[in-house]
Amino acid sequence: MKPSPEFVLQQLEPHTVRISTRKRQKLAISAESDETLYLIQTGVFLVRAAWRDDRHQILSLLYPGDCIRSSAIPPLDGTEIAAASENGEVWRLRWSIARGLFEGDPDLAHHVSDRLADQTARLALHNTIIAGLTGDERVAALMTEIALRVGKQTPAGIVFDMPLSRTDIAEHLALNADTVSRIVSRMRANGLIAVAGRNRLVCRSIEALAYECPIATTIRRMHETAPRRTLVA
Amino acid sequence: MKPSPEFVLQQLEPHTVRISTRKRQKLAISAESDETLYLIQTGVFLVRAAWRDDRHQILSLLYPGDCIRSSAIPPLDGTEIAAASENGEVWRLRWSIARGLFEGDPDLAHHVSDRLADQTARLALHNTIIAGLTGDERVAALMTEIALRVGKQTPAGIVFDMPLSRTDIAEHLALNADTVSRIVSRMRANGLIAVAGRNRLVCRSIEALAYECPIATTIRRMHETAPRRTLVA
DNA sequence: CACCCCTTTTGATCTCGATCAATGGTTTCG
DNA sequence: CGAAACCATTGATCGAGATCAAAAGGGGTG
Repeated sequence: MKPSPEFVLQQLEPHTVRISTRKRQKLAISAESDETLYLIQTGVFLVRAAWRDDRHQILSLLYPGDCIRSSAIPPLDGTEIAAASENGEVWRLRWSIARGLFEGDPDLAHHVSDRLADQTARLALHNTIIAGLTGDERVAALMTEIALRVGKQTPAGIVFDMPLSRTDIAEHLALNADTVSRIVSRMRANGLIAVAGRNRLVCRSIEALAYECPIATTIRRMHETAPRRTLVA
Repeated sequence: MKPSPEFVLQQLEPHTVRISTRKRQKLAISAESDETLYLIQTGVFLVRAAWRDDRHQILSLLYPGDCIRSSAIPPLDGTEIAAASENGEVWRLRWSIARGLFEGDPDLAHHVSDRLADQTARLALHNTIIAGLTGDERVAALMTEIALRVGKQTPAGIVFDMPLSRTDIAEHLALNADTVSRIVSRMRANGLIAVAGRNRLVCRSIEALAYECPIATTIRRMHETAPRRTLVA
């Protein structure tokens, strides 16, 4: 009988530093000599890079349950992990310590390894999205992902707080903020999403949203069944 | 005293199936129930996905020394690993077996884990390339990478066999094959690269090539020092 | 050698999204 | 409260690269 994933990672807790984050707070990405492992507990986080003058780029989104190891982030200028949600919680520990713990606990090692493989697959999927889809399809893909990850099912549809600004969305999808604004307006006009308050959106039908994006099937497969937390509440 | 990476992976050899590949030969990506780990020994390989009608896309390039685990590839339609070089060699083993071996050999586990993290970082870097660079810059980035990976230093510069066709390059860089052809012609005209036979190119100055690409520093850092093999010859 | 198939090259035109610009809304903070 | 930032929206214009089309290699095979 295998222990549940929640239980597996709970064992790391005594070795970690708990970090409560506020929106836009940054987490350090340490140098190779002292690699870091972050375990996302609550909230959405962004991996961001700057790559000339004042242009930024959001390489990936992190959700509760994700693990991120600093050597999985390329050594670009100005890379950082930043909180996108109002309140978040992350656990931090040194990779060298995690490695040691893995040796005594294969289940733990395998769980973290699987989470890191998920990250890799998501990055590859994101490549597909920005390389092969139109602007409208990209935004539909992102909305689907976020609705599945942070949304709550209600009678009116899936309600979720959008953790990304227009600029963030643009930086993640290789679009322009102006273009994103236009696309989102169009999605509202078409009834795909509706506004339900400050930064809060409703998606009446996830199927209708998925219909706008050619690879929605894959997105749903990867984000509907992922582990959502690393520690039981 | 740590064993060398080559020695570490050599221990896997008795548990693997050796595969000799010819150009365009495909490797199976098994379902989740029987996940596969491939160890690239010789040659360049492509991870390819098809995502509508007859459009393909090359998600990543694999070089000798790389490890690839099938769950790190997203469940898109028509994903496959294909040989890009004339002659290649890969070792295959079931992930469940690899997991078991990791438990008895932490160095092995750490080495594979590090290689997988490299893959992740490279995917993130590739996101940056296709999301933020112009067509010319993307091709310069790819040429730099391949020259560093498969090239040989000669008095005339770095000589390398280009494992990718124009179409492959286009599918990897989110460009059009026509556009790639134009860009490569321009690079030839500018003396950045020269033709030295069938599919063979010479890069006189890697510095000149790097100058064309804003993130060449990062590319060089990631591809110059990577392990090149998993087994001593 | 001639034929076929596939890749590459090059030209002409078109389009999606970037860029520039102006306006209004919202949060923050003295 | 009012000023300063920041964010979102919308219009007008522009351009990098896609698309379409046609020609030119370049090998393999009979």
